[in-house]
Amino acid sequence: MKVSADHPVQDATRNQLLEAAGEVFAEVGFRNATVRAICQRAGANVAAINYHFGDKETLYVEVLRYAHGKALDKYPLLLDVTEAAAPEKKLQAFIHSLLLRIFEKGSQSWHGRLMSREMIEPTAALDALIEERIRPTHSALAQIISEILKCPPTDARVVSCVFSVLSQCVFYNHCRPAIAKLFPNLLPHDAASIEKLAAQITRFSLAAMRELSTDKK
Amino acid sequence: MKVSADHPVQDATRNQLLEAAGEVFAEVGFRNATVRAICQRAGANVAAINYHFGDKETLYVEVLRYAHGKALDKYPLLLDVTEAAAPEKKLQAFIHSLLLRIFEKGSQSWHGRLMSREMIEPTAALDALIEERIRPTHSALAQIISEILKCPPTDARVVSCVFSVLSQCVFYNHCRPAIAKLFPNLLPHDAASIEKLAAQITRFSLAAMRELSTDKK
DNA sequence: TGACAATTAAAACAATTGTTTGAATTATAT
DNA sequence: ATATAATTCAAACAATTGTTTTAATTGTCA
Repeated sequence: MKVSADHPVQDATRNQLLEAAGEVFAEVGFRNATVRAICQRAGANVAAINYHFGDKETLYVEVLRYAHGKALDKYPLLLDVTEAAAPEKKLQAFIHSLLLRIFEKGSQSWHGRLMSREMIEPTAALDALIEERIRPTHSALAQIISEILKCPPTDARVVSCVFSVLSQCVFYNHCRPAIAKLFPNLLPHDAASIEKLAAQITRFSLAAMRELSTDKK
Repeated sequence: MKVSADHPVQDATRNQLLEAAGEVFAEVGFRNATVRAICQRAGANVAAINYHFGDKETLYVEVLRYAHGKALDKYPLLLDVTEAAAPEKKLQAFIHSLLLRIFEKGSQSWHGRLMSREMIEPTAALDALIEERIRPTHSALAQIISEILKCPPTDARVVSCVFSVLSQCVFYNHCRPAIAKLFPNLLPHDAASIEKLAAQITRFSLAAMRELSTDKK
């Protein structure tokens, strides 16, 4: 037997299982995904999951970790923007990066769907995910918005605006099937239209925040 | 055998099955829900589902219809507002109603979760749901916003703003577990805080639209 | 009441599930 | 090259699934 401790970088079937499981879990969810479907897509034997991960559930949490890491590697929180940039530029970069992660095609397209599933039907893996990934994301955005609103990051209005900005982005992650059916040609389909959508959301949010920061305490 | 056609109003076990199935489906999803769990909660025999609905899947689409009907009966699209009211008032009423449906407690609290599940993992029932429920909702909001922006409901900016408003609301439906973990005491807990949240979202959105309609295309 | 349909009940069925087993194969190191 | 460990494989296992069956029960109308 093999303890599931540290592995050398190369472990072909293990990685293939992670990739295949990511796709299948994203497509049909944890419970609906059969180990046979995963193993077949990975070109492995039915017993491979139990051998490499112990059981189906720990495979799932490993998949979440794996997807999380790859997505942030590819698209960091702020793309193409320096720390000294104006907060409005940072906001646009933040929104653009988030949308890029959401609309990512190819091998990592299942990352977003895994996240939404975890939101609706939390498993034990959600707690770690929130602390490792979601809270830092949230804090980064809160920092940007507090600069725009010119008030401390803990101010209630900052939290409220953070939610407003985030929600407009993740909307396209959680409701994509419905949007596709409602307005078939409205979903962005290439880099240009993603950037355009990012500009739209940024403009909407900045307009709102400008008003909120002037009119009041 | 009994054809599943029109039923008189009273059909005790059938209704109990609908209620029980609504809870169970919302809690664990379609596939994870076992007919045995549903029947037990309904106080019925294991064969009851097949007898009254034919199979588990048509029970599911009946549950969606049932939940849809009850939610809209309780909270119509626009609460406490007349057709002649100012569009800004209508917007607030629309947002408030939507949030009330989302945060509804008690026997219908599973309605929202059923919806989010359909979004992420669409079944055959989604098509009907979109045409019967989502598209009318969307059109009503588009009408309101076109009055605010003073441009036709088909304008691209209207659709964009509709999404921005909707997303801020359904965010609390789709991400509730994450929000609860991130900021434990931020989710609205009573009628007053729901109304406050509605006011927040309305103010944010109106501020954005005011700017957009002035500087404009 | 008594015949007939509608409904409920208990049991069994067939299919699929995650997991385990034990042998066969491959890789690794002495 | 050979012994030892790691990995793969086919087969089987035990549990759970939705569904069906057949009999018992209940309700309804003559």
